[in-house]
Amino acid sequence: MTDSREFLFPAKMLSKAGAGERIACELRMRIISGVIESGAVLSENKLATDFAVSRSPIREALKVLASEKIIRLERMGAVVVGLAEKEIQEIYDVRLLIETFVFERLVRMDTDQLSRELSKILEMMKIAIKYRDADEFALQDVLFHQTIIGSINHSYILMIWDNIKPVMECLILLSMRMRMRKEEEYEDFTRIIKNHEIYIEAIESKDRALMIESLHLNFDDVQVQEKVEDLWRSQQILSKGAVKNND
Amino acid sequence: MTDSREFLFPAKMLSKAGAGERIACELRMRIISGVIESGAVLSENKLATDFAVSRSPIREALKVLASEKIIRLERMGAVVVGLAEKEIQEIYDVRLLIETFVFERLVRMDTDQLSRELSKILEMMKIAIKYRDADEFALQDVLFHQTIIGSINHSYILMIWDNIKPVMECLILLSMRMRMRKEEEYEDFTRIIKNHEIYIEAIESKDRALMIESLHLNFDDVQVQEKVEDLWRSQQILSKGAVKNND
DNA sequence: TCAAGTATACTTGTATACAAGTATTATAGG
DNA sequence: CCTATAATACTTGTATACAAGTATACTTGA
Repeated sequence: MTDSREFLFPAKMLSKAGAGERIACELRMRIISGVIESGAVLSENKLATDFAVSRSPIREALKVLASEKIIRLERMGAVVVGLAEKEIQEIYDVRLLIETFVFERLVRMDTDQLSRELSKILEMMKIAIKYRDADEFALQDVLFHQTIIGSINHSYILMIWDNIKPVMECLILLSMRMRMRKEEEYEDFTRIIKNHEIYIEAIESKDRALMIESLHLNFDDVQVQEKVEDLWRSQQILSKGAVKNND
Repeated sequence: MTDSREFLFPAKMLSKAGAGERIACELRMRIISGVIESGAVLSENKLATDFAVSRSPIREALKVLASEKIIRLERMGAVVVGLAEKEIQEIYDVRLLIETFVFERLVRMDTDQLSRELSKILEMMKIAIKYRDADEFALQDVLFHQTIIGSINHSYILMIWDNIKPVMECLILLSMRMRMRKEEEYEDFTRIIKNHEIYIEAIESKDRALMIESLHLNFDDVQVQEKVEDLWRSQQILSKGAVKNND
């Protein structure tokens, strides 16, 4: 069994989280990164002993992961579904869907406050790049989109975001960690920053066409494809000592 | 305290459900119907004694309801949010969003199997009307849309549906129960059937324009407004002996 | 009468215990 | 050697127990 003492999920983001949430985040990372392979069967008891907690927080975590569709709760054990290319594309479908919806609302709103907030986050992202802090960069990237989505005060759009956010977070986290390692992909980050700047500009000018363009800059097949590749490479690296099943 | 022995949620739909799910469904009905008023604070211990179960299934139920945004989990107690007109409109926003998305996929698929399934469900709905079985009608109505959404095999669109489905179910359940009581609203049901027939026709002919039309027939402001009114009347009736708070 | 501090009763989060059910394995019989 | 049955070990779901923290209310002092 992989040593439970080394965690993939950044600890700093779990400061005031309970055991259940903590374990959900860690399991999510392990599943999405491929450390826990698709098809594996997780047992509450085994996880409880591995994480050195009782079954209560484990059950909580499994419920969360099941609602995110990355595991499937069955009679005996939770089977890992994981993220293949299909699932990643599907998540981006949903993201595109809701951000388009949000845009339509935004054009009828006062977006001054929002664009200021977004600019602040963008500055943070630049700093994160400067100091090669992949985790911080990913965190701010997620926050950027969450800020946009949250700005229209739509509880059920926010509900959708709540459901895909954790998975997005993991994806971006892993992707950024991979890219930060390599010097030659530095331009990737400047491109991402550029895309986000266009995004803000679109919101400020309420230019629907520009909005669509910036959306597609962010979600293009290319980019998704890159994410998939990043993920694959990440899995290659991490799964050196991966668990096939419950040993 | 309202007697816990009389349940709002149809028992037949909970045949193989655990205590947690059962309680979630019942609480959801009570909240949406207004028996439990918005702003009320629910305590795990109190609910546990009221439902005569332990806190484990209660906790499970509350987590579910929180993910549906009809309650808000806070430090001390779960505060009831409920559904005002705004929230109902928002749920329909989401439903419109995903069904539109599904349609775009459907036009590129073989929909023979699907349209046969839908026809079957429609027949069931007619029978339900004939025998004035509001619960059965509501159940089939929900199943109708779930069948469409599920047909494109998109896990994350299905995830969204999973989240709004229970609330939709309650809304339709309450709305139909109200309408079944009154003879003069009988034409409502024939109109709903008609709408669903158009829906099927649109899918069969893959006529995008007709799809949109049938969508709007189902989700028109009028209809939503009626739903809200139904809900309001339902609340008026049910809340005769409603709980204001924890007594 | 009012303020401050303490005591109490209630809250959630986690751990443990128990019961009912299911897959697996081993054993007995053909 | 293969099949059927029974025993076993593991699974989840629920109940209970305990610990840490928070709001309320009361008491004590001025």
